[in-house]
Amino acid sequence: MFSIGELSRRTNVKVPTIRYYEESGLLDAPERTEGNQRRYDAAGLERLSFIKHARDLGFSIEAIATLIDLQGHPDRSCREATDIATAQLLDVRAKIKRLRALEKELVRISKGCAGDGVSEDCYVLASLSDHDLCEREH
Amino acid sequence: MFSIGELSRRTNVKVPTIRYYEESGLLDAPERTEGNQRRYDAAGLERLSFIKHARDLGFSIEAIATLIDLQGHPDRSCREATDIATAQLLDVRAKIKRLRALEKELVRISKGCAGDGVSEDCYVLASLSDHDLCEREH
DNA sequence: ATACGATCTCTAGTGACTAGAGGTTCAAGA
DNA sequence: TCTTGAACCTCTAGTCACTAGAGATCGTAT
Repeated sequence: MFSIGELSRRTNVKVPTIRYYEESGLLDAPERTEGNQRRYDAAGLERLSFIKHARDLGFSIEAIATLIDLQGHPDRSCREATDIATAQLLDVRAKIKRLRALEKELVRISKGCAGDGVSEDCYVLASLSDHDLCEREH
Repeated sequence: MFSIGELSRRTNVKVPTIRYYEESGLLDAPERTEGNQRRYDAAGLERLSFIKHARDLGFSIEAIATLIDLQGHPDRSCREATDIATAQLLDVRAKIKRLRALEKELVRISKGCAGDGVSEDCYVLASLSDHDLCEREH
């Protein structure tokens, strides 16, 4: 049995975030000491590691709740889990695509100005003012 | 002179968002009709277009405020503007890098499970439980 | 017994909006 | 001129996933 601070150290999840996960229903309320402090066991650690890993991969709290629910029903189909993972993958790919377009545009804009003139002549500011200066959609 | 709805249509920025920008200090408070409704002119349209374009490129409200301030002082150096653009570019690149790592991991995880078994055997769930199954950092 | 870091709950703040309630104004048609 | 109804107004609260701070209590080492 260990404290919330110890759990925090072992998982690299901040203490208030752990409490937040409990409040959100991702973590079961753990046992308490006589003095009302949380005490966790191996199961709590495992669960939080799962959550942390999923969050690191960008899954939403809601998606994680579904995944945890599925874990609790080992006899149910895992279709839902693979669907969630696939949706997450598509989301990540969409974000990458968009960011790449932004990157190109920002490179172009940044290159246009050495930063040594006055702002009146700044290509960065001009580019932002006038979308027509852009080469592609974003 | 046109209404907030007209401005919204011309810029593709939603009406509440325009009011939000005004409240945040990005947009000057426009003239009002006798009945207290906002009326914009060409300058307001131009300003909002600038903001919209910058937001589309991912600049924060705060960064945009600085850029607008620079626009208002055409004699000042544009170093700050190029710095902001460069920082934004680095930020975008960092996000892309991270997302690419996530993408790889998600592909691997998704591939591992056809989604036709029971959740007890699901590789998606197993992968999330056990970080050691991951091939690289993320 | 005391000190002090860790913990507790609760409220409020973040960024960039979005949604809704409840009321007023504008502009077009009868 | 009157009426209708869409558009507008302000204000509050909600979103997501935390983060920060206040003020009080607990646990443990000395």
